Amino acid sequence: MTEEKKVSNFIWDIIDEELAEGVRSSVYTRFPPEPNGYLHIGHAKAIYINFATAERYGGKTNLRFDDTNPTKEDEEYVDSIQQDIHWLGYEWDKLCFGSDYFGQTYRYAVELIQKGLAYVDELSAEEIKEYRGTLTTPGKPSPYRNRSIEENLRLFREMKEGRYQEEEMVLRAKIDMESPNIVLRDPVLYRILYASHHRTGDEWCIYPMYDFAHPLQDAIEGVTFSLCSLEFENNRAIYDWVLDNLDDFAVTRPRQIEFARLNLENTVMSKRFLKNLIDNGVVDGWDDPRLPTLCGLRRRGVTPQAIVNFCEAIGISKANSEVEYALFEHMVRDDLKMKAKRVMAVIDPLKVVITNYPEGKVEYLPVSNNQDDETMGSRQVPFGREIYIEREDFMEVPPPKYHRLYLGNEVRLIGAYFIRCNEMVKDESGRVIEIRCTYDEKTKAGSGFKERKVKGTIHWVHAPSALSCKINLYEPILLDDEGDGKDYMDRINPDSLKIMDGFCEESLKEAEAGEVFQFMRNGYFAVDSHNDPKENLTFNRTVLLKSSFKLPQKG
RNA sequence: AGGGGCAUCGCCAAGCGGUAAGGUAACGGACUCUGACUCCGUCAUUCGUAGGUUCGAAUCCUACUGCCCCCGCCA
Repeated sequence: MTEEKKVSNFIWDIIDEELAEGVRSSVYTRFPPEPNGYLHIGHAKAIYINFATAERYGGKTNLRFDDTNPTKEDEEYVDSIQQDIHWLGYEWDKLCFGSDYFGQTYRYAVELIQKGLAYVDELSAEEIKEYRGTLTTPGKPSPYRNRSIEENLRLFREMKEGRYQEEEMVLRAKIDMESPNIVLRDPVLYRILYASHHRTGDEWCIYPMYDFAHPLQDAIEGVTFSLCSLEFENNRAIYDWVLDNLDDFAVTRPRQIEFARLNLENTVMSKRFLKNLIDNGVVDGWDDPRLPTLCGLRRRGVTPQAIVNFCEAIGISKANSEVEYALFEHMVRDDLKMKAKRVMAVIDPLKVVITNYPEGKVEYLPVSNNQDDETMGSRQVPFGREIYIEREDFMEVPPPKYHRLYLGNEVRLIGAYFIRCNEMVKDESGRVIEIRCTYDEKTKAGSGFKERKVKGTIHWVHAPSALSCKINLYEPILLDDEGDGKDYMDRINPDSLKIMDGFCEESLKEAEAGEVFQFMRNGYFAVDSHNDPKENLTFNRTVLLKSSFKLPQKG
């Protein structure tokens, strides 16, 4: 038995330690999205970390919607978020809502007041800001800070009863107005909001702030490790303060651990930016294949396994970093390699007439669906006198080491014959519109022909039977940030989508929406789910195949 | 009157006082009915910098430097 060295990370090290020392005996995590947008690949990392951590220790993970701000959240997203998590292949233990705990949260606030640890403040928002001080100067106490417990209790109850207007007063924790950590300068615990909540309706007019609600949600659910991103490091102090001061959680409480969120090259995940792209019609919705949203990636043909593998590969650490897009692409290809059927399609067609092939004759040639996995079977592909090849597979003036077609050169057609190029036909403008070749019957695929070799092998489709299709070629939605500080909207790539009219082999008439194919020698392409493939066959390029072939640089 | 974090190969990232894993990228080469895949090889005498402790330091100490986060009644 080979000892596989389990690569760890700082979070699992901490857990190993706590488990070893008996600080706790089990692991429970949670993924707590705010239902205010669609999930993207950055969320996928958080989802992975939470679920993978629980899995590693035989624990469980809750899905909890952090819906404590009715002015920002929407029911619409609750369903899509669940769908996307399922799509990634994860199953949560309990489905929870922060709003389920509004009652308990309220009672815990009362407990803090009773302990003299919270007070109702009537300072205005501006005044609170003023009193808070700055990064380098201490704050000062609110004049309302030392009200009696009874008065605080009464006022807080009246807040809940709707006796006051929004912004008239808030409940604040009484901690330390001089703390070097600004989060601890009497943070607001509850604010008044006359907004209808998607689950609790108008039952409440006061809503807890994240800093108060989150530790309670975790603790109530029995979460042991509250894994979140780096920007919450300062908030850990209030997270601990809340739980330390409540009797119910005096003994054991969850531990918050922060990790660096994902940054991907040429990708922006901010909701504001994504929404901007959609609102301005730059893309056609949350599931546009150019977006890093999970629904966008899905429509592009990216598999959930590729995303999970990617999350695993990038690791977990506290260092702010940006991952190259190439790593993501590698994971996509790697997962599709053995899963996708390999077929032939021509994206930028050039007509080829095989002059010595009988007119009208059609033969069906067997082609393997995936030569790395013969269990995927084969199909019969029609071949005849007129075919299309990729325009870039012919050159009038071939550069050095060009193995494809040019006058006098011979190549192999995948699954068919060798053909030799004899002449080309141009239109008035001098553009090559057709080439004429001859084939050698002896070289038929599977015949074992070995008399001579050919350096190039190209793909093709039989012209009369080929299916017309639209092929969407995608480039990054953002241009490189030359220099820096450029606004995202100024970096939008005007050529992020190129629509091609191509041809694919007729076997693709059976293709189903969402299905992903390898177009041999080109890349992976997914049947677009917004169009009925029977009526408007459209492919979205998932990712290019790698290629070591480079046309010599000119100039 | 500031506090909290982070710095290891182009990009991620292990490493936890015993002499720099792995992935990706790149570059060679083999193979090939995909210039793909696969396979083989190359790729940090060095861990932000400068000192110190030690037989021995990426790991410990000190001082610098750089970057990120925090002054919402957002999360």
